[in-house]
Amino acid sequence: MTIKDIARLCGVSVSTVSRVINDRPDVSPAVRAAVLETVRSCNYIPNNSARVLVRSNSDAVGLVVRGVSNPFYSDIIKVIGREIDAAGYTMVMQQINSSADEIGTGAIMEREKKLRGIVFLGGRSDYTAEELRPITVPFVCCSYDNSFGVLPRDRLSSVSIDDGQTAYRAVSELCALGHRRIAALVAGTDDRSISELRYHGYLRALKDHGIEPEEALVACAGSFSMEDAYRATRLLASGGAEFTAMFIIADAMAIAAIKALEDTGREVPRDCSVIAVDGLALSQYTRPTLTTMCQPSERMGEESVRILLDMIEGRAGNRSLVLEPLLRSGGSVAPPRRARD
Amino acid sequence: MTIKDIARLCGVSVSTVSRVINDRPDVSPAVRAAVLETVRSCNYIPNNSARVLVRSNSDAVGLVVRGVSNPFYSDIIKVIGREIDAAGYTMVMQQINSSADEIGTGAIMEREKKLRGIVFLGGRSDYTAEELRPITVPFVCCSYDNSFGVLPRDRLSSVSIDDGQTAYRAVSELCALGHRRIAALVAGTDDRSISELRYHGYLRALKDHGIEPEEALVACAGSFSMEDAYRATRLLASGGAEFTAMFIIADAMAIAAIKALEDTGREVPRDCSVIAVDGLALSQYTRPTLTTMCQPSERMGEESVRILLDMIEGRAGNRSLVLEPLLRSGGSVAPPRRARD
DNA sequence: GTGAAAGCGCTAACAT
DNA sequence: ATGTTAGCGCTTTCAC
Repeated sequence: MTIKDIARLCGVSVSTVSRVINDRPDVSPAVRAAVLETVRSCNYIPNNSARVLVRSNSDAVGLVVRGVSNPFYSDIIKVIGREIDAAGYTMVMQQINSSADEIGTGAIMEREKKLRGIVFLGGRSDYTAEELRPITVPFVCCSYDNSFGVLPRDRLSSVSIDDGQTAYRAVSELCALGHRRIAALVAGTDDRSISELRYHGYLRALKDHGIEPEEALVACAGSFSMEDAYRATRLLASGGAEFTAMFIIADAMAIAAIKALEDTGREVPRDCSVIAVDGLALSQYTRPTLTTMCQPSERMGEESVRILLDMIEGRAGNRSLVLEPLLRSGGSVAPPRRARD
Repeated sequence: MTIKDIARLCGVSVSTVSRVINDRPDVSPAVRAAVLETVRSCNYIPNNSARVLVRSNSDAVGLVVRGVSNPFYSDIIKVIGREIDAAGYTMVMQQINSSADEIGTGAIMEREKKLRGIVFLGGRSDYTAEELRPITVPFVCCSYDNSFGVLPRDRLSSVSIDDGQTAYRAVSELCALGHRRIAALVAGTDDRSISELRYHGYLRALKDHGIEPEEALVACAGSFSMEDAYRATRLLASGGAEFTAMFIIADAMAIAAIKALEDTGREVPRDCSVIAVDGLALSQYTRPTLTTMCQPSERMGEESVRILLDMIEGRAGNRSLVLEPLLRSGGSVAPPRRARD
């Protein structure tokens, strides 16, 4: 069923049908009604490939989400969708897993959907100019920046928190309460991801508080999954190392870690305080509720879209924004029971 | 940058470039290398609209996910993707929110991507034959069926659990422990969704155990969100109605409900047992861990793809499969403290 | 092994 | 207000 069939069935030309489909004004009411009726009764749906192929401009903005099941992204996706819509554009979303190549995906979408711009939600932090070449439309990195890359500032837009500084603040909270033996649960310490960034913030905070980091207190889960977080924490807890608090790089991992701590006989926060980074809605419903550094997801989404549209519409060039996270106090942090050293 | 540009740059014809791009054998190595080099250096990416437009057949299978942030779907999506891949097809996923029209989305994708078949993950349970007409390729409903519809059995394929029966079993567990005053937390009691189905299972179980259902013990959240679940449970808990256990239609809602119970002074399971349906991985990490009826997500994904491919490849017609859920005992259920009536 | 040319289904001038 | 027609970028016969 093509536009030609509809035209023939109605006894009009293809352009008339095209006009009706696209809601153009210059068609007589009678013809319009007849065409619409035929379209409905035939369940005709225009071939999008053909439309996109022939149309030169579009109103599509791409959203490439890397890390399919990252709960932190759910909220931001809603915000981004809402803002793109509000600005009169159409959002086209593509989800890929964490091992996939977001730049390649973006480049393909750019051509396929004739994108005007792209929001990357989650991605690598070490882009090179060469890698970025396939992307020829404006884009913005949301929730991460190019910390490990060597790009000049004006080659990339981003909206993120300062991951190192955020971890620093979280760990400092623990120090302020008197904790000295603070363990860390990370995905990796040198994976060029936010895990590495937050881990370095942890190290820096320890040093600034006169605490010598100990390798035995750092648990590497190997991924951001709850399963791995649980396993790594059990290993740490049963390893004989003493600690009164844990800094954990992500909320979801912290929830699993708390379970591991309790399964090995430690009550949170009585025997071990836990502080994390992310600020999932979920973390307000767990027991204990999680004390965590909240990424301002609402603003993050809004600003990402604002920066992108400013570029698309020629109002401004690349811009990088660093947002302030907010400490959300829950029930997972308390002073240490007694000074241990 | 089009195929023409590449052809011109290489001094060959477009058909030769096309052959190289599509990995056809009949091109001399020298020409092939030259074209490939030009393609790379130009960051050329073929226009997919044009390709799809001209190609008649495809190997694409669509996955329409309704309910963007439903954590229960994450696992199934992985399984479905894996199985479709393994069978030599390509998965094209589209996520839509719970208020969107999955049939329309599927119909558009079918034409746009030249789909061979569609998996619907989550959707309405009251399709009519008329509504289904726009879909002309085989499809399968995963995790839900057409309970409220009036379609002949051979018009629709599905893989799901028996939601009513599953709720019945969950509630019966509570009864077996001696609970008589069992509250329910649902999204709605007549929303034509699994909420309604599970609610009816709850009612039936009560009756079969000689318990008179009480309206005052049914909390309607109005949605499947944690926020609404928390609010509705608080309302219920502070309403004066007495109950020693709760049946909750979804894991995520149960996690929020447990928080509400504890915030109103009831400890779970000492003062109130909680049993749910879904079996999220997350529920094994909360405290208490959730006692829940697990949907067999792995098999659900596998069987959905198997049934779909059987239809696509003409081996079989429509088929409906009802899978057995498995009770996962956690720490949220205990006998009532004392008989109350 | 390579090229020329006919469409795929649609939109958007341009005519009428 | 409606019809005619030239492509959009690509694949695929069909020649050579």
